[in-house]
Amino acid sequence: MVRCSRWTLGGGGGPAAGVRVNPRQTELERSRRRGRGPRRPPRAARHNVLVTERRRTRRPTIVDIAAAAGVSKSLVSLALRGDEGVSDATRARILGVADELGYRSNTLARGLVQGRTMLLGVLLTDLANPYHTEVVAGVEEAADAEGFTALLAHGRNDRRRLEQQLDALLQLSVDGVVVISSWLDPRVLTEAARRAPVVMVGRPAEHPTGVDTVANDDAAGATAAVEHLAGLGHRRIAHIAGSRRPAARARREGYLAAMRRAGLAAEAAVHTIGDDTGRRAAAAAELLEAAAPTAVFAVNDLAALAVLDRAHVLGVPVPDRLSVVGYDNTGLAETVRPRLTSVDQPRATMGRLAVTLLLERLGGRTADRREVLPPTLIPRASTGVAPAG
Amino acid sequence: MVRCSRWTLGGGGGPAAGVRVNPRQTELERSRRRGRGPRRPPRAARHNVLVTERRRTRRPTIVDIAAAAGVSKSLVSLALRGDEGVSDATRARILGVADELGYRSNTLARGLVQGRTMLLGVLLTDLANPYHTEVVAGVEEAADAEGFTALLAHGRNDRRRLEQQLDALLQLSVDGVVVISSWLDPRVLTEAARRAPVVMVGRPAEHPTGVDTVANDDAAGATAAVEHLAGLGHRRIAHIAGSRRPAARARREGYLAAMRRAGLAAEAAVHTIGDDTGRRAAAAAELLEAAAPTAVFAVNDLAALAVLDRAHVLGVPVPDRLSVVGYDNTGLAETVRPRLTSVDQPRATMGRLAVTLLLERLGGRTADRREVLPPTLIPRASTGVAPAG
DNA sequence: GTGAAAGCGCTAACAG
DNA sequence: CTGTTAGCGCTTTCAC
Repeated sequence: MVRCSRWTLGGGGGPAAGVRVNPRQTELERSRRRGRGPRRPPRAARHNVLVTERRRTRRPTIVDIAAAAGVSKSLVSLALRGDEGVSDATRARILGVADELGYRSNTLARGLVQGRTMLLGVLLTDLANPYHTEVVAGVEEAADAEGFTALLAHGRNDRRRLEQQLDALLQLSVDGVVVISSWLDPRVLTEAARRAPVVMVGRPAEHPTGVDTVANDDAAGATAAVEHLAGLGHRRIAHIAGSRRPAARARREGYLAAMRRAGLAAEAAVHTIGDDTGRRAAAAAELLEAAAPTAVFAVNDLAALAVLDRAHVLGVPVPDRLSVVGYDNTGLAETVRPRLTSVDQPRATMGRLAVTLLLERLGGRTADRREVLPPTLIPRASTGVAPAG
Repeated sequence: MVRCSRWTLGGGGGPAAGVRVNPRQTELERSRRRGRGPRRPPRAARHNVLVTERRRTRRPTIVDIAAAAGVSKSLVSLALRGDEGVSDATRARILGVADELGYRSNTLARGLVQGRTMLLGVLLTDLANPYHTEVVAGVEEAADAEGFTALLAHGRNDRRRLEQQLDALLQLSVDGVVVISSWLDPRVLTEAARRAPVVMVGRPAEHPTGVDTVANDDAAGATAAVEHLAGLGHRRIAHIAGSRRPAARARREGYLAAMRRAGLAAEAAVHTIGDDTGRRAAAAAELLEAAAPTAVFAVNDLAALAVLDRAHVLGVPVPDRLSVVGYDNTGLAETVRPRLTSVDQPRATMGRLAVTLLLERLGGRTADRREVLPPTLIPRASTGVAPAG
């Protein structure tokens, strides 16, 4: 879309309230439109002018190809999409001209008429979170394989923005949306699902109807962590819990249940932690000093890192006197010293599965599906046998 | 786009070669279209049917609103966009109906007719690279402020995919593209810039004509690192260089020049490093063992991390016997122990500047601009005074 | 085999 | 102040 010859900045008036419309649709905006109206000169004339232009050329359309190849635009369309009923000679000519003119189809026009865009929207809370980006990798892989293009929209840790971006994707007529976030209100998701299939990757507080979900089994992950540590002889296994978000909650419950099953209910100790670095460090310090555990199961790798860091400061050797298990198995786990034992979620698989579910919806499925995938504990250097004491 | 009632998976025949077309446009595909043709029933009839549908409703259009409000669709359009010349009563009624029906404008249709989409494409090489994502944050912030929506496309460290995604964005008629990558061929960028304004963030090997660029001053950053270390009394300052990519090259040259200027030309030692973790570790080991430097300036934080890690293994205390400086000031720098001294690029500013340049292009500027922003060294715990020996 | 025509949902000139 | 109309670029019957 490059036909505007001028474009001014600034401005931005208030559109009608209540209904979402393009926020910059002001008078200023409208006045800067390319100058065409119903009474414009016939295409041939326009074309001649534009052909002379140098940079920022008007994109050639099938009409241009048709003219150059001396056929109708319908035939161009048919030839371009490989329809059988076009003679080889004509097809070759059309394709040649198209290539020469550097023709690219217009997704807007095609989408408008076809009623589908072959676009998949991926909405994510936090680009900086490697967990999210690895799910994205799975989504992209599967989307590619199915001929879809994945377009990412970023919520920047802001629920409102997340909703806006979701809306933008839907207005763009994407054929489906993968939401990698558990921040959105279930009702918002349900509403979105009435416009296009929506799959949520993550653990929702409350299952949104009409929306499929893909999650990992947090309780199983917590159990694996506790059993790993108990198997190494640890008894005072503390837990650093996250906020009240569903996944964190499930890990906490899983931890408590596993401790009970291991006969260690009396040793269970939970310390809650904030989302920011400072609170994380404080919680780590508190936990190490107060509970004096020999092992810690942290709600995620960042929390585990805070523990490692604190242990480093306090001169507590890991894993000799303290074992630490994280969750998510992010790249961090393989970067820090000592390498962090962590519970791995099959992120790429989750991403791929999300696309599969989307395609099933497009295929007509109406029943909701909630997939739960098993996590795997990856043992590394941060866990060892419990100290003799 | 949810009007297809059925959607089958699999398939994927070969489209006409040479011209990029929707890769899944096969017979199978076409047969699954919603059943409408030129001879379909008038809208009113259709509407009645669809209103009865429960889930996955047809998106209401301005025609639906017009019908419900008893006005023409143009009036709806005007009212929705806050045009002056609509009576308050009518406007209120239209807005009310729109709200009730859950109307959202169709970006495809609007973009097609307006010749612009208010969409900005952001193309990036690597989602997992925090440097990239922080530039994205700047882009998004500025895009937001100007009323644009930023849509991300991910090249996944693959030049071909990067080109495909760029193409997809252009076919979508985005109003501009920010390319956060130095992987693309200059000719590809120049070609893209003929369709929509393109700004590249990063240091290109060769400046693509018609494309604006935003980069940091790598030589200045390298100089800052060397001067910081020399100021701490270091003389044997080695450099871990990256691949032959332009930014890495500029840092290397900057390092050599700065060493010369500091009278340390004889002490300069460059070790080249690969992009993968293994090669990185090997280079770090080689460097520490062979050159026995008291300080290392690494091409980026990941390389610096490899050095820290190696030093840890070899029992070399940092910063007591070895100082380490990274580049990029990623989150890692604040996570590792000891905290890493690093050269910071003003990433958010670069992202915002990229959007500004884009808007200038849309405003009619035709001359290329190459912006170079100064980096800043952030001293942390990984650098200290040179050991006495 | 090929062309003509209708229309996706929307905007914007112009006529009333 | 409101309705009519033409058309963005493309796909898809249907008729020749």
